[in-house]
Amino acid sequence: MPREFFEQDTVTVARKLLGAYLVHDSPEGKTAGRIVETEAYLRNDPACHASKGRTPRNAPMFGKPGTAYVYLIYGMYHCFNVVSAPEGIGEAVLIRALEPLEGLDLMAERRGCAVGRNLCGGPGRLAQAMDLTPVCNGESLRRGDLRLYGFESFTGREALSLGPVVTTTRIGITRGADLPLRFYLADSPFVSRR
DNA sequence: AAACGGATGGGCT
DNA sequence: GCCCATCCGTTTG
Repeated sequence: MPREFFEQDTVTVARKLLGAYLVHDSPEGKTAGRIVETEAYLRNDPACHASKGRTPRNAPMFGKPGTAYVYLIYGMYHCFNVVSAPEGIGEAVLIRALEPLEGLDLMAERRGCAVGRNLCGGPGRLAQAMDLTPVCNGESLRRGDLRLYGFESFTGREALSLGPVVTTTRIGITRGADLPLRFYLADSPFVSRR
């Protein structure tokens, strides 16, 4: 996806990432999935890691749009975000669920579970299945072995309708909990929670 | 089918 | 020292 895509306002990027493809070519093998659920984190949003200014942890959020921001959550899982909006703003989109498409056996092996619905349904799960670790933190998603593609470049076919998009409140937060900043494809069975 | 608590470690007050 | 943008196994209705 072009740099201008990620440079749009964060809510637009969060909505337009629905139906996009995330591909990781790792030494163990290739895994890929289609994004079906996202959340926007905005500056002036108390749930956003960057809302109180720049720190060593959130520094990638202030970098170029289209870079990865990966952080440790609850001491045991990682969450994967796409930096959005113009450089220096400090906003990002959390990827919350994928429809697994390629490398399902490798995903299941990394997850320690069977191939099924909980491979990539939830931010910690998809980070584990796709091997999205702090190694990716600060890396460009337009170069290298971890990339994002639109429908047309991934499939080589003309875009189809994704069906209705549901807008709801975000999951697992206390501050800013009433803001309508979570988006998912209503027709996808791979969404983490309805 | 939903509700609960434990695991686990870095960041920030 | 407390707070998490979570997941999983176990218990309860």
